[in-house]
Amino acid sequence: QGICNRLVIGLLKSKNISLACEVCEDMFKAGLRLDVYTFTATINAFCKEGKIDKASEMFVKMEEVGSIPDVVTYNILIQNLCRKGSLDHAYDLYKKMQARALTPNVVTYTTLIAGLFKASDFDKAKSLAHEMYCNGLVPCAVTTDILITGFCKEGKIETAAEIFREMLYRDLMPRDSTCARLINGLCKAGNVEEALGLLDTMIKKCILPNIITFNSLLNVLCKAKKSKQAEALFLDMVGRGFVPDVVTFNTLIDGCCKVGNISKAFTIKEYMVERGIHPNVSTYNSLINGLCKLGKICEANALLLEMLERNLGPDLVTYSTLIDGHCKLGDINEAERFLDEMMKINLMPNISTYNALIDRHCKDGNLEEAFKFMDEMAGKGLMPDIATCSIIVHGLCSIAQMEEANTFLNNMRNNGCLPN
RNA sequence: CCUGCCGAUCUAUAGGG
Repeated sequence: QGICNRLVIGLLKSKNISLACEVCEDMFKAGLRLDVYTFTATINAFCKEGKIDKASEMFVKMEEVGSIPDVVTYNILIQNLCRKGSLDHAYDLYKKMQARALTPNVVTYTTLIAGLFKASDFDKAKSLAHEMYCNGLVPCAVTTDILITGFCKEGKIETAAEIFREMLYRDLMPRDSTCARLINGLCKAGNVEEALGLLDTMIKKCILPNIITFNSLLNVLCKAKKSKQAEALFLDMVGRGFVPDVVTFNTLIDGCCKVGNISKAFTIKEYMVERGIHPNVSTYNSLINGLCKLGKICEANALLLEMLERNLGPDLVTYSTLIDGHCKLGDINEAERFLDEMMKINLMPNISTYNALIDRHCKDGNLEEAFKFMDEMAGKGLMPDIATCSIIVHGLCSIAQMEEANTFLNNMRNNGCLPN
């Protein structure tokens, strides 16, 4: 009996569901009993397969033969309901298990909290977390990861940070990836000071930051044009023994490019190669962008060739960058030549690519050509976005076609593109 | 012995004082 039970679980683990079922049948026939673990594992397998009726059949059978479902069994049923979005039913089960004197554990709460996030019921997720504390349970790394990354994704960075502080206060160890996401959230929200403060806190609490954390911070410092601080952080990070990766260098290079410091960008490019880290497509894209914005087309083209020599295929961003570069320099012909070229190698332009072209035509007062591109986009199923709208409105206004601008705006509004 | 979350960080497009 013991061996058969183990066998069924083994078969389920190797996804051999039908064979596992056969063994179960044979066991029933031979009068052997499945234990709670085996019943539970079988129910889980059926749930994961989407065979809910089979799962409930098993659950009924389990009760019939007097095998008492435990917390894990309920957790599985609750998860299945959460997956289907039936959160009310999941919550009912959570109540029902307690009526049967089964105490929900950390997994029960974590499952429900994850389900609530998926259903966008953030307040209930938070209050359930609180309920969990009140019941004397300590959230684990998974629980806090769900809460913190969930709130970050929603843009509720302050709530996420609050949960994080509470966690540290309770001496719980978050995952380094949880910290990385929170720090990135703070960075993206422009809260650099708090992000840097969090880094200090992590280090003090002996939570090792990872390279992604540093990259996020470097990025926000570069974007804020605080190159001195970025450099200091980079040196600090290297001094602590963290190894910069390709994203680290790309971030620094892009920062230089954005302020027009191309020579420094190239110095960093050489330095990364010396350290054995090879530039990738993003590296080249940043450099090409920097060169284009300075009007250095020949050098940009040279980099494009260098990419090809190194077997780095130019991508959508590379072409969009070049197209925009030529547009900004007023060379619509060259821009359109790149548009043809990208399509020849099966790279499909996206909304950003078209916006650059439409903007050029608008600034040339050539609204007719601009609208032609709008049609071309539509033919490809690309919807104009908020940028497209402001480009066109700006274009129409600058040639004093106020009525047309108004009409256009209304049309866009009716198509679901709200002006900002 | 059966159950829960996660691959997050870098590159291209518009508008105002």
